[in-house]
Order: sequence, then C-alpha cells, then structure tokens
Amino acid sequence: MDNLTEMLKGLLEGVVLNIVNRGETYGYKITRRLQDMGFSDVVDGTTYTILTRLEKRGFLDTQRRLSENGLMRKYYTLNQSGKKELTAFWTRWEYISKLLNNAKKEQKNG
Amino acid sequence: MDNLTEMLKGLLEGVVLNIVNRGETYGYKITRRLQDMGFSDVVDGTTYTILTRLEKRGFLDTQRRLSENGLMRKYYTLNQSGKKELTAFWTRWEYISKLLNNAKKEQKNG
DNA sequence: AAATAATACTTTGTTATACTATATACTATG
DNA sequence: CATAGTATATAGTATAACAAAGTATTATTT
Repeated sequence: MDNLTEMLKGLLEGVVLNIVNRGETYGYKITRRLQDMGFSDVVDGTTYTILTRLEKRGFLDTQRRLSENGLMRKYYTLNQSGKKELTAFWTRWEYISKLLNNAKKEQKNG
Repeated sequence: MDNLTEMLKGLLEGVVLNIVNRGETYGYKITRRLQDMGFSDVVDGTTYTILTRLEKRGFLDTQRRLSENGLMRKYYTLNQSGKKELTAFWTRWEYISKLLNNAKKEQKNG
C-alpha cells in the first residue's frame, strides 16, 4: 500500500506511544515492530524523529545503557504523562474513525 | 473534540471528495456539511484550500454561475479521475484503520 | 436608511508531521 | 577484510490543515 504518508500524520506517533506502553523498548526495535504491524514503509529516521519529539514533550523516560549484545541503546519507557496522552490519542482515534466510517456508509454507489 | 488537526491530514481531503461525489455542490455548503458531520472545527479557508488542490490535481470539474439567491457560486463535480481517487482513498482508509484497530486491540490494560 | 448578519470565495503565511538522505559507529559473519 | 546487521542522530523537504485577513453581494434587523 502506498501514498499513506499524509494519512499517517497524527497516527504514527500514537502507534509508537502504544508500542512503548507495552514495555521498555528502543528505536531500532520499534521500527521493526512497526514494519511487522503493516506500516511497512516506515524507516528508522521516522521513528527517531517521533521518539525525540515525544521525549521533548515529556511523554517518555529514557535510559542509555549497554545491551546484551554489547551495543549502546537508548531505552524508552512511557511515563504517567505519556499514558495520559496515549488515552487521549485513542479517544481522538475513536472519534475520527467513527466520522470516517459514517461518511463511507453514506457513499454513493456503494 | 480538539487537537484533531494532525489526525485529519490526508483524511479531510477524502471526505471532501466523498461529499462532492454525492452531487454537484460548492465550497460554502461543503464546510457546513463537514461541520454537520462532526468535523465541527473546519472553517471555510480549509475547505477552499482543499478544493483548489483537488481541482489542480484534476479530480474536480468546476462551473461558475449565478445561484438562485443571486450570489455567484463555483460549483464542483467529481470527474472520472476524481472517482478513481475516491476509491483509492477508501482503500487506503480501510488499510490504515485496520492497522490502527489491531494496534488498539493489543493495548496494555485495555 | 443604516447597520449588521449571512452567504460566498480567495489568498498568504504558519505550524506540525512524516519522510529523505546522509552520517556515524560498533558487532557479527562469510 | 569486506559486507551485512544493529543502533542512533539530524538537517532538509514536502505536504496538509489551519489561522487570519480581505473582498463582495444579499438578507435581516434596528
């Protein structure tokens, strides 16, 4: 599926919050997870810009430490503020997706 | 509902296509329709930028003529290319909304 | 008759987000 | 020892919704 970029705006960020909410993780792994979920065109650069943004806004706590394989990693966890934001995100999603599905139902010829 | 702006990107345009698909209409009326549908914060400026964009891309045909109430109006209809785009839009929407709903299902504590 | 509201369109600039491209650096593998 | 894989970072670009202002006509209110 292509041409999803514009539709992903405001959504990808929430999906990342949701991934971090499932447990401590890091950028590289989040990108792989997004790709597995079906967001197949997402590249690392996108994930890192999102993570930086979310951290700046105070939704994520970070810890830089050596991983099992000897490489440095920046680990992210969702803090209280981030959990609030995640809830707000899903509320927005519910609202918007209902509106869109209503519109689709009213579709001509279908 | 507020803070919807970013989430609406790539969606509002499709909803406008869908509205025009229902029959010849014009900018001002489309804004009222969007507001009635629940996109309550959409203002005229937004609709007109979308319409101009869609027209430039060749999805809409236009006709400027006097309305019943004596005011000039720019009427829009969806052409063949626009109908194709509308179909593609709903395909994208189906794809993305499934991914998002899957993510939501996997949610921790919910 | 004058003021205000409603109808109708347009454009310029701002902001936010995903994406591109590139760079760095270390580890594992062939 | 070159290549692939793991891991992070960032500067620049494209695009879309939105804000704000303006123009002009018609309808309604005072």
